[in-house]
Amino acid sequence: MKAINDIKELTRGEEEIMQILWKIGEGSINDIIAQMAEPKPKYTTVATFVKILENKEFVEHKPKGKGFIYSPRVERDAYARRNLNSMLSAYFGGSLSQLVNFFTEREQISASEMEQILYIMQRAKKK
Amino acid sequence: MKAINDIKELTRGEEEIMQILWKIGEGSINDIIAQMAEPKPKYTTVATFVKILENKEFVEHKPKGKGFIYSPRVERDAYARRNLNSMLSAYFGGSLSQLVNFFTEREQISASEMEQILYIMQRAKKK
DNA sequence: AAACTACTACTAAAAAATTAGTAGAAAAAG
DNA sequence: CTTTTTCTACTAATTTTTTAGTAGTAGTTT
Repeated sequence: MKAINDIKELTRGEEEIMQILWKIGEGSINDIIAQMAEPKPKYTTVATFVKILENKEFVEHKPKGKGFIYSPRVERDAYARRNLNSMLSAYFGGSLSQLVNFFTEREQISASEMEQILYIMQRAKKK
Repeated sequence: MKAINDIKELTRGEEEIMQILWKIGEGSINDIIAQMAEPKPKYTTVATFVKILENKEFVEHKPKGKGFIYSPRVERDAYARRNLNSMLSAYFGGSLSQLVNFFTEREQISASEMEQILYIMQRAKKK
């Protein structure tokens, strides 16, 4: 198993591919391209990114028909946590309450969203 | 005033400089270098980044003694919000409660932090 | 004031990230 | 069974990002 600190950083282009794989679960190069906005990149461009992601151990492949089918090896959550933790420390001194405060002060939060969060917090508190 | 959507993206190197300026408020090129870890980059390297940041309208300068003193033109919060919003939509379908849930499930949250968040939420709810 | 130092502007080189071409193999079509 | 299409591996070109050199200027030191 991969420790969270072993998870490498991704460039913007690499991350775009990963987001698609996380979304669709698995797919061929063409499946990935199908998810991308116009103007679509060339097949080989996407294939190169996928190869890089395999080297970084974010993606693996298995044979399917003539070619391969690719899938994530790193969970989206693990990568999200890595990024959130670095944002949390860069912008909020590592404090989740400051982050929440930031949102409640600056963004509109719906009443139901608010209830949700309160519910989650209360449930977590009981543990 | 700068609309939030006008805020450009920063590269990793540019952001490193901005984080320092946000931290120290304002400073000379040497003040910035003083904040950086070993191995320190060359003076001209940092000066180049600051120049790029001025072009991107993230930084401004005023004369001070022989040279200049640089300071942020974009608030850290504005940039943080921009990034958080994109993470929120990429990883949590835009839902703050899902983000909070993510943290309460996966990370250790201290009791006092928890109280803090509850307090913030309750206060926000009253509005 | 001549030599030295500290700073910025401009330029350029190096490295990293992105995009894509070509060759070859294997499957599909005719 | 030849032609066409589809796919991957390998290579290469382009663009962006990062790093830094050089020249010029203005202050500092002796």
